[in-house]
Amino acid sequence: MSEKQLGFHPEHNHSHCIEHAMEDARAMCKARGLRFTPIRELVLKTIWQSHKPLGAYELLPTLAASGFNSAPPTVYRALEFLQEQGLVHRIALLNSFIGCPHPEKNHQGCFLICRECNNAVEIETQQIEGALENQAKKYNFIPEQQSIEVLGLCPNCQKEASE
Amino acid sequence: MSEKQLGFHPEHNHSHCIEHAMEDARAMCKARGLRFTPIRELVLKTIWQSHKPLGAYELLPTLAASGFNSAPPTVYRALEFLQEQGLVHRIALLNSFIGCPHPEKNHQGCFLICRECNNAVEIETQQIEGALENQAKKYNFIPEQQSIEVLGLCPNCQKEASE
DNA sequence: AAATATTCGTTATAATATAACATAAAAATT
DNA sequence: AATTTTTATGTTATATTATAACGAATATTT
Repeated sequence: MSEKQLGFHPEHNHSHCIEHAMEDARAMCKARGLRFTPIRELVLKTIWQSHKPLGAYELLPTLAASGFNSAPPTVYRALEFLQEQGLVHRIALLNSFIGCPHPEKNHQGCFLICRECNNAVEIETQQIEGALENQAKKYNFIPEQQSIEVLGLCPNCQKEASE
Repeated sequence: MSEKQLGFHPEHNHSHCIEHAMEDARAMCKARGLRFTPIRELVLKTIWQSHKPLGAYELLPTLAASGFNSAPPTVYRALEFLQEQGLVHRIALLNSFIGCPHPEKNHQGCFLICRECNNAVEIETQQIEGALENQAKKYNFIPEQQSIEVLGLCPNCQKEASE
């Protein structure tokens, strides 16, 4: 992914994101001997329709439209699978889910989320992780799972706010 | 607060924490011309009974026992007030609330939370905030609210796990 | 004391998530 | 290929977390 595509860029060709994500997912599941079932695929694809985190219940209509059972457990099971494989992250602040742009490296995301347009960007965490590890060490704490989420205003919505 | 008391210290004299927190809260409300009503006081005191985050619904029995109305809106209203004043933080990963040990400085917490004993410690964020600000700047993002939570094993539960 | 603003009581319901068990489909074993 | 086992899905019910809406009560201001 080029530097140009990082961040909040409404003009990017989003079909590339979707295709890339689906290809990644297919490859990863195959490599791990896991089943990328139609439901899992559809849920992931639906999540990737945008860079805005989606709630579990927002996914149900899509499942229904494709003739699948559309009760909550169905979508939560798919989400659980996708999370375990690192294909989606859960945004705790919003009770919602977003596709991971680089699922191959095992990690947990760190997000900038716009309160206006809802777009979320997963950012680099090297510095942040480093700082967190320092703190954890100081307290003799063994980190296992982390959630780092920042709400605020993205560049596009800053412009609109000042117009 | 002495260095000794920072972190996961089951042997600390917790009544000091409670007294200190309640005193702080009273003083802050007075200074700001806000009402530290019996319900707000009781909710804060209940939260401070331990260093484990408490869910909203876990607070209801205490309210009931003291003769207050114990419907959800009552406790959520108190929590909203306490959050706005910085007296408690919400832990998004656990849908729960914890007392803030230094409410005077305006900030949002950063927490180490033990998955075994549930104790949570609010840690220093200077380094972490710095790293986050760097990233935000890089993306032209204006941060407004953040949630940094780390789940893992505290020193005490590490010992128990290895016994 | 009256007017105003704030807090609280109360009922109802929205939004998010999981338990439990039956069925079906796929994969592994024989 | 048939059987067993595992994995995934369908289905119903319900748990958990949170808020809307409105009236009554209490505190504060005028």
